[in-house]
Amino acid sequence: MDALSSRCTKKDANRGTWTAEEDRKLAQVIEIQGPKRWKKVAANAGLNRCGKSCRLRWMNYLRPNIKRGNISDQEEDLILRLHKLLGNRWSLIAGRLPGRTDNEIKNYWNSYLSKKKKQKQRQNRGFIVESQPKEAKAMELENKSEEGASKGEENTKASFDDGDFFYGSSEGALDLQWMGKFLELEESWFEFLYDK
DNA sequence: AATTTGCCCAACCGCAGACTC
DNA sequence: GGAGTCTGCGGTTGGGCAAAT
Repeated sequence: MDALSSRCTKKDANRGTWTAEEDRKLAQVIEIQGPKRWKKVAANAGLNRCGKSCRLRWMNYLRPNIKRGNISDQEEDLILRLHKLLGNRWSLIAGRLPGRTDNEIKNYWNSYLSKKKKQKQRQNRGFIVESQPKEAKAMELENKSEEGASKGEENTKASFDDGDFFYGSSEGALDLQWMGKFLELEESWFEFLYDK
């Protein structure tokens, strides 16, 4: 495939933050021709933007029913659980949170994670000094497994297929009780996730 | 008051798969 | 069937702002 095909090749195309006027023009054209053929949308709106940029603006900002503002506790809980199950598959997670965009959830997760990491590092520093080496090692392992799930693990698609959820449990397959609970839940979760 | 630091979030980039001709 | 184009996704970047120094 042509490596440039997805890049915005328009030499003098506008970049950066969208103006209210650009938003208005874009919304007008989409109202007429719908949210597709983004190159055409950009051209018809008379916007000096590439189609990709128009699509992103629509999906993350102009689309109807976009919910803005703070993530509620309930939503946060759902994000955590879905992320544990799915890894960094933001669009899938967003699909289960009405009005939220993948970009928003990704951003939220990244800031949430950085906070959490710092917290853990601080905890670890204190903990490692005081604790037995064995306990410190266990803590280190736990951090590593969490990094795997959060970092996008090189191949994000594999994270779910390979059973990231399982890796998340430091006790692994031996924890039969836990596994039983998981299996009980798994079916209903998958119905919940994929039954759109 | 000025500067630095850290955080948030909108937007961009590159890739892969789907679609069209 | 294959080349070119479009779309959608996840990762990353950078500007703006507020808090800290």
